[in-house]
Parts: sequence; C-alpha cells; structure tokens
Amino acid sequence: MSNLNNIEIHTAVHDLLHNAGQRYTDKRRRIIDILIRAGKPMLITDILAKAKDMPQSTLYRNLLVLEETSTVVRVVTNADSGCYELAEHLMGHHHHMVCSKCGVVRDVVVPEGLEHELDKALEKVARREGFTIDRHQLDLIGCCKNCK
Amino acid sequence: MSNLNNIEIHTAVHDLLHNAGQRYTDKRRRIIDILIRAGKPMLITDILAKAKDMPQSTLYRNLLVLEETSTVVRVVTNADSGCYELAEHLMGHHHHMVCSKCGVVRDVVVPEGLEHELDKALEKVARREGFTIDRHQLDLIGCCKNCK
DNA sequence: ATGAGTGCAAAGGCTTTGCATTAGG
DNA sequence: CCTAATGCAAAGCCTTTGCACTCAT
Repeated sequence: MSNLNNIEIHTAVHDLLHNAGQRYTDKRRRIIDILIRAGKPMLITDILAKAKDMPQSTLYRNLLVLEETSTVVRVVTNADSGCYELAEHLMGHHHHMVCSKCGVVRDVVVPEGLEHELDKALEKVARREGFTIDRHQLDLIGCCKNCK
Repeated sequence: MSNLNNIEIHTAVHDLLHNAGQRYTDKRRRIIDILIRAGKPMLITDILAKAKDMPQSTLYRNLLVLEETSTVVRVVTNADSGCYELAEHLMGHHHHMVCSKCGVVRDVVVPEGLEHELDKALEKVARREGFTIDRHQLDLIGCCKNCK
C-alpha cells in the first residue's frame, strides 16, 4: 500500500499524463492539489467551491482525462453530483462510508488480514462464474455523525 | 437469510406499506413484480421499458415511497440513471459483480462466516467514527464471462 | 504555427415538482 | 366523501457539447 508525499504524487501524475500524451496543466494540477488536501473523496460541487474561478466545463473535462489516465477514480455514490478521489496507487487501498442523508464520503481502512481473506473468497466465487475481478469496492452505507 | 416466494413477497410489501399508512396500489405492485422477475438490480430506464405505460413521475415517486418503507433499496452505481432492487429482507443478503464493460450486474453470495467477520470489523470502524451502518455494499468490479 | 486546453453559453438527460384528475378506503 | 395516488407538462439540476479563443511546444 503506497503512501506517497505530495511531491511524489505530482510527479506520478505528471508521468501518467505524459505517458498518455497529455499535459499537466495548471488547472489539472489545481484539481490534484484539491484532492490531495481533501484526503477523501470530493463531490464535484465541492471541488468547484474550492476552485472558485474554475469553469464547470473545464473541471468536468479534466476529471475525465484524469480518470482515463488512472490518476483519479470516480467513486460510486448516490449523491446528486459526481464524486472523485485520487486513484488507489496514489492513495492506498481503502473503502468508504457513505452517508445516505448528506452524501458525505469518508475513507475507511479495514484490517489487512480481513482484506486478504475477503479477496480470496471473492476470487473463488468469481472464478466459479467466469468473472475476472479488477478490484472490489466496499461501501458502508448509513448515517454520519452530523446527520443524526 | 430469507428466501420468500412471490406471494410472500407481495404480502410482506403490502404490510410494509400498510404499516406506513401507504396503499399497495396497482402501480406499486407492478413495480415490485418487475423487480421480482428481474431478480437483480434494475436501472430506472429498464423498469420504464418493462412498464411501458407507466409515467416517469409515477415510477420516481413510487420508488421513493418504496425506498422509504424499506421495500426496495437504491443500489449505488455510476450508471446514468438510478438503480433499484428489492430490499435485503425480501431478497436475502448478497453482493454484486459488476461488469465494467457491459454494465451487467449479477448477484453474489459469500460464505456466511466471512460475512459475519466483515460486519464485526466494519461495525468497529464505524463506531469509532460516529457512523451508523444501515447496510454494507460490496461490489466486485471486473469483466464478465460474455465480455472476454 | 499547430494542436491541446480553456471559457462561455447552450443543449441534453435524468429527476423533481405543480396542479388538475382519478381512485382507494 | 376525502385524502392518497396518478398523469401530464414544465421546471430544475447536473453534465456534456459546440465553438471560438488562448496557450504551450
């Protein structure tokens, strides 16, 4: 499980983009900075609020590019707007607690032993069905501290 | 883990709605029938396609009511439209294999022991954060047999 | 110079809402 | 009867797209 510092992340992102023939522009760096600072998945609306001068279209287009280059991932939630975070190879493997009231998402780490056991069991079930697992996603859905 | 037959499901749904002061109307029965037949999560667009004469607003409003009465759950995906299935106490607890190529969703059951261990670990983590878990959702994301 | 990236505004698509009508209890 | 539920259309909201402009190489 990687735990890169900020500079290493920017370098890694630069390389990912560069290898895909993409430029690491100011706007893209800005987005990555915001995601690093947040340290958790962010709603598009929240990213826009942090990057006040950034046009929506620029953000949306850049998030697509960053997603295609495995720099960020879109976190699946049932919030109104999209939710993104840094890719696992930059952030480390983890899961999410999703508040079904306000949509906030927090990162969660479960014991490595359990994670390993889970992977083994899932692999077994998947093989039986002819399914190839790229990754698993585990979400805790419920109610956060602030919404009670 | 419950495994109700169709009639039992309808009876259970009737009771859930009735206890909440809601009626089990034809439209609601229709929606439940469609979800029973599918036996897997369905996109709103797919439900609309099956229930050709049903107005969107009726479907959306009824899905909300059914969700509030714990009859159906909204499955979190990153598909364009919402995705719903029968609640776990009607369907039994299970997880999903999601094909990232074609989007098909299959139900998966993991060994009960592992499930129990997982619940314990998640509960512990959640309590630490002041988060109340309603349910957990575990998705295997990868490539299905047909897409290889 | 030349194509990628950006900004603005308009269009698209899913979902919600208002209001008149219908139906269930 | 009387309120919940329905149907239709319009409005809302997030997201995508078109096109002209700017910037980096």
